[in-house]
Amino acid sequence: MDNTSASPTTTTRYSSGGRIDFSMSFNPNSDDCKDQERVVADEMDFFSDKNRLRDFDNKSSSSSSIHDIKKEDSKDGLVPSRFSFDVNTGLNLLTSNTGSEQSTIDDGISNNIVEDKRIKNELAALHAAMERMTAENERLKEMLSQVSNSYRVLQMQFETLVRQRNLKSETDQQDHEMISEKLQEKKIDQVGGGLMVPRQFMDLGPSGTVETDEPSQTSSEGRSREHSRSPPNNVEVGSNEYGQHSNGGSNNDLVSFDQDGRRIGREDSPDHGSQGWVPNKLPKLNPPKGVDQATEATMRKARVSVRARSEAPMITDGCQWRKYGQKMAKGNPCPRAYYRCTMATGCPVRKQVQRCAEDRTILITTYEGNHNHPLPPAAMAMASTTSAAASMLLSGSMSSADGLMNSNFLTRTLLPSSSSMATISASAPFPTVTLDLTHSPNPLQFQRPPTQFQVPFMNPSQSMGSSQAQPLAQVFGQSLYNQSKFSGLQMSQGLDSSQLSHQLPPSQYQQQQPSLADTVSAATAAITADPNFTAALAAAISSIIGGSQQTSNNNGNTNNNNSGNTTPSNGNNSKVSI
DNA sequence: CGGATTTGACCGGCGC
DNA sequence: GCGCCGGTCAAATCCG
Repeated sequence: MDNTSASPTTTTRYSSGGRIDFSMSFNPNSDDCKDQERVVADEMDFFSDKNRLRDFDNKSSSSSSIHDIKKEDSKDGLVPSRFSFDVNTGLNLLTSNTGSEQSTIDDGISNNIVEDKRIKNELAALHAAMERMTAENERLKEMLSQVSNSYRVLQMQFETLVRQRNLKSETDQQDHEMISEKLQEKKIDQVGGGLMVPRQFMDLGPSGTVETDEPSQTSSEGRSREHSRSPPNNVEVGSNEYGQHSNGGSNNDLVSFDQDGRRIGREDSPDHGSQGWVPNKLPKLNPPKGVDQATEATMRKARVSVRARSEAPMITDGCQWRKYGQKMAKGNPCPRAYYRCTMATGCPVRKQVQRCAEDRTILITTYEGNHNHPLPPAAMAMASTTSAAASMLLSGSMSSADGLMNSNFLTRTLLPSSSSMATISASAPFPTVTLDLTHSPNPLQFQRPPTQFQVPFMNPSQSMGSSQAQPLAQVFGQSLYNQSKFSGLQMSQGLDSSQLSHQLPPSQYQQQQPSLADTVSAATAAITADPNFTAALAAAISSIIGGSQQTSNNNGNTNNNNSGNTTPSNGNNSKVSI
């Protein structure tokens, strides 16, 4: 009805904030999309005819031009016959009053009454049709804006990927050549179709690659239902495709790598050379590489730290991890556990899990490296998030002289709509982005437009400013939550973490979450409202959107696992999915 | 029995 | 050079 109120539809459409691009494409003059054109054209023609008729009526009351008008309409070819008929009747009414040909020829009164009724009916029909079309118009607008958003997200990811590749390509080449033969043979055998280009930054750009692989995974959501393991086993998603590789056979294949390859690997084993994970000491082993080397090392050192409330020993992020060490870290009574990704041979990704010293309900998970293999949908959110954050961090560091993150750059790029949703640690030995999921914003609060990034509460123990990372964290947390039994992550402040005991089946504590759907929809709204939303956020959301698009209402990401009972999360995701 | 985890030992970086 | 510390290894152990 917006359009009806403002007859110059172009104006109305341009005025719809944030959807200018979309609106423009709906210009009736555009002939890009036939469907759109048809719908809009109908609407437009209807009005234009009306206007034209009105104008015409004003100009001359003569009825002689009925046929002329009809001719005009047919000449345009835009007006369906039905409308032209309606137009004609309208003229009849007018002209009858003015003593037109027809009125004089016909009986007059009785005929006019019948005619009136008919006209009324037709007007009502026209109104209905109008409203229908307006509604459809709105719907199409929505769809187009969503597509635009998705496109922007993908574009951002792609650009980041290209940038990274350019930076890395040179330094990688030598190492890559050395090991490429061996590695590729191994991978073909071991990964079984999941072969990825070594060193590929799958999380960002490759997310596309991964997603292309996902349909099969997504479609096989059933696999996720098979496993609903207790939280300590965070790996349920891969249980079918990936799990078989990593849990079963492929780990055997890994033996050569794991058992005898580690030390050797430090020099030139496939995993290090090709996957991008290189111990910090490697630069010493290959001194000649100079600046490029430093750059590469910096990239590898980039870390993304995720803080989340969790009673579980480890958050479930959809990947498969194997613990390879545990240490007591200085200044923290809680031990730090070291995990490496076992979803593919030689995947360089590692993570450290440690409880926060101040608040032991907070689990700090630090990711390092990039996966060299396809990820299951359940793992996409976290992987995309961390990789995007790391990418932004690195791209920032690349452009800065000291190799450290320009926090302004990152903050603005990563989180343009909020001053600081993530924390960048300049003092850390490695460039580190901290995503704080520990604050449990009230989703409703989050949803409120004026203060969409309002911080619900402050945790005094977190002084890093990461407490402001709410919305992003919220989104990330949501992604995580939807994708896995992110058992301990409290999405609602009101929930005691003990209620989210990892002992509960995922379904149960998902059901306990009161308004995850609101949270997701709020996040979506935030993104929609701010077209410049960050790469990281976009990555997480896009994975959700992508999944939902593939699986109609259900988010493919949620296929996750555990949740055999993805019911609640599916509902949530369907909201996001648009 | 095989795979995952635990845990003490080892290694290298770094600061003093 | 020494000690501290973070990170990793790998034998021992646990577990399904």
